[in-house]
Amino acid sequence: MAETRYQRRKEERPDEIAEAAFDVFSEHGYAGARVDEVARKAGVSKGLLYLYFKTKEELFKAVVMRVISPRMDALIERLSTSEQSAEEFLRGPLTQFMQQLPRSRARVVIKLMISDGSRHPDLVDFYWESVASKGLALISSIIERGVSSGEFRKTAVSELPQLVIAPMMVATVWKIVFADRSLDTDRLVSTHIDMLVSYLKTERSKTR
Amino acid sequence: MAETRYQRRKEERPDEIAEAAFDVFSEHGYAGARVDEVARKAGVSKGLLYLYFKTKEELFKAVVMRVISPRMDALIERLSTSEQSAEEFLRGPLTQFMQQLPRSRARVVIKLMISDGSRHPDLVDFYWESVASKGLALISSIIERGVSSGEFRKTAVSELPQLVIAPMMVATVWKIVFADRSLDTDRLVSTHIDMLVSYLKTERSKTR
Amino acid sequence: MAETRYQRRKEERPDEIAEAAFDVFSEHGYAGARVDEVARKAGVSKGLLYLYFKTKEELFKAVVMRVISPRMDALIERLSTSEQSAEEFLRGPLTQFMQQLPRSRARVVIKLMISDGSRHPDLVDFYWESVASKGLALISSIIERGVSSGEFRKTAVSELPQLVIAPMMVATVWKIVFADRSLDTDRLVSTHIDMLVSYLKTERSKTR
Amino acid sequence: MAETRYQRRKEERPDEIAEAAFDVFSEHGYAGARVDEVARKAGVSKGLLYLYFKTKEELFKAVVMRVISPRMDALIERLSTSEQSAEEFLRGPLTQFMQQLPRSRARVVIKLMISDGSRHPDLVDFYWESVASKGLALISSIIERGVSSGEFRKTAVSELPQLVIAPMMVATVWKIVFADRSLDTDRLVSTHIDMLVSYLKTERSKTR
DNA sequence: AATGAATGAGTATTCATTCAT
DNA sequence: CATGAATGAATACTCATTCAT
Repeated sequence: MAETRYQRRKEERPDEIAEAAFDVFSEHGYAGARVDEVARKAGVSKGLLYLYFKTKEELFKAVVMRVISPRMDALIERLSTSEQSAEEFLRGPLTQFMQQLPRSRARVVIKLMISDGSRHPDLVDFYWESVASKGLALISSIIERGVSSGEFRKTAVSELPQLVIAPMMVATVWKIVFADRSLDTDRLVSTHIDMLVSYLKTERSKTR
Repeated sequence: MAETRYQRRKEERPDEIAEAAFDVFSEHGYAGARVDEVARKAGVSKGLLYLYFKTKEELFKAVVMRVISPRMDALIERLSTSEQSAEEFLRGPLTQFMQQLPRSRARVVIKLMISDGSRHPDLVDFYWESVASKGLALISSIIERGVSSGEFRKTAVSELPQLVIAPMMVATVWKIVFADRSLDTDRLVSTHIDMLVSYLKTERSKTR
Repeated sequence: MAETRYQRRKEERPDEIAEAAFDVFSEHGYAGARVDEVARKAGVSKGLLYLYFKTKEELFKAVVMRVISPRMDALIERLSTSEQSAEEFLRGPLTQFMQQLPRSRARVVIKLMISDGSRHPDLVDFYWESVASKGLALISSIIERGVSSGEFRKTAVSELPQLVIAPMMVATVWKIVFADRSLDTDRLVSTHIDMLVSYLKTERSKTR
Repeated sequence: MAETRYQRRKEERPDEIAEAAFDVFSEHGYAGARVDEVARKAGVSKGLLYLYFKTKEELFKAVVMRVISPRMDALIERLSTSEQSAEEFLRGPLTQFMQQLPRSRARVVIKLMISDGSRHPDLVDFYWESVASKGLALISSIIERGVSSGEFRKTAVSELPQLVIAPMMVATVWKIVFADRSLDTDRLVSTHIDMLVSYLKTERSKTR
């Protein structure tokens, strides 16, 4: 039919292929993914795939970066310009972000970092620089802001932003491993934040 | 002559092979691991490996189960029979357990569950039944015990034991992905437990 | 505007493509050459290339014949109509021809005959008929002419014109294989002709 | 049957494979040869071939070197220790060597050097060092010996040993390209040597 | 029990050729 | 005419698994 071959623009091809690759890598990891399956899912021939991505490796990197890139800068931009109090920030935008992440495509990136990061160190570096370090720094700065303004007391949390995102991590891993076993991840996150804020605002320190 | 060693090895062979396989699967995941490398690392021929493990799949399962099996039952046994108060339990044995896990072999099991669980659902089931569900149930029961005894107030944490182990998860994933980037995982865990206990003991609830 | 160039090119396109193909086949041989590279070097699209040459095979043949065709007929024409003595012919035009051949495009044809002739027997036939047999016949006839006129004595050389062109062959192969290792191919040819003439003119036969 | 799989020793496998590869490379050149065909001709699976030769490239090199290596050293040894006069050497052992080469396996090496040398420069270097330079040096030294002993006069041939082997080259190329067209290559060689000796012994120099 | 040579189905990648535009 | 996106058969290479010894 006239609907086939040339109907889709070449500009869209890389996206379509990357999209299919995202699914396949997501399901099988790097080593387990087959380029054939990517091509089939994208509805293109293997030859065309290789026209846009020179190797499976390059395809993998493109796929991961495609998910990472736009996401974090936008988010950090949005979050850091907020005028809210630290508590409002934690309870509002950060909670929302952490609640949606386990359901988002970013979940797949986390899975791929865990499963294939060791053999793609440059991807890990990229992830660290553009996502992890920035995100953690943002959280630290929010906590610090709360401390400066007298909203929060001084705790080890300032230096351990990983503590803030912990429930998101559990929720994400849970979704990856136990997808079918139910867990109210939203409540997990909000309860954690509740606990955290409570901890940060408590008068008498109980840190050992 | 070498008979003693030879005799001894005969019985230890499966262990040695599984040990080597553990390393290899740990490094490359299921799909990326090569049976050749396992045999080489174990110092046996491929033929012998296949005498003990009929397929790569079976080897994989054996390896994972070998790490899972003894670990959890013993732990749960030990923990559940303790006579401590809930807080003592959380601050003592549980903290220690969570602190050492990211450094232990169990870290590898977590990595493999994340990376290859989806294609080995029976392994996930096994992991769920023998480790995850039991561990989470234990934590819930400890919290509940604290609530019953008046040590803790009633919170959502009772139903969200994942909240308790969250820092362990973050620490584990961190070690897997960012091995070389430093993080004081012990402090992460202890601070979290501190926060948790503080939350559980607070008079005025702030749960939404 | 660019019309003139465009118009001109239209007629020259096959030539330009064949020219590019000559370079590529020359460098990589038939099997190793890529049509893509030919098109790129010719500055045309692959589609256009296939408009003029239906297959890679056909392109190859066209390229080889293009070099063969005009060359030999002209040469033989020129040589055979000469009024020179046999010795003058050997020392003059033939020496010049043999000296320049290893540097000329014909060298490439020889290379291609050697490397790919076996899979293009019709090309070999064509080469034989239009170049090799004619050239050798010409040389034989010159020698014969010298014998008839009493200039030369009767030797096996008359029936072995390959003996006359031997230094050209060595020089050509040398250039192909040992391009960077120096060899005075001109002197090689002239010394050989000197030796040949001396042999043909000697009174007392020393042939065994 | 019992005659299959394990009947041939593993020590013979590389030889058998290289033998088959020799035929295939000989016929198709490097780029045109298919590893599958080599394996099929050798009567082994592709997997086994790759057990002995890591890449097609390595197989190619092994094949070429296998033909080159033993041949030349032995020959040069034999030739250089001879007690013959220079003329006897040229008319005897050298003539025989040059006569048999176009029929021997060395012919294939020459073909491969011409067709694929440019993309395997290390092979060319190896060929140069272990065959070409040694062989030419040997010939030069024989001529020189004749000159020193007063057997030959001083000519340019001393510095152009390529002149001596020229008929062998023509014969070899002829066999490669025009296999089916008859040429008395033995007579070609002997006539050339006759001419050469005659030239070297002539009183009055006719060199330009 | 133990070996490792051998297999062959599978996988990434290439490249001559086509064809919608 | 002209393009170059698209195809798919071919090709180098890998790896889980087998089996003669």
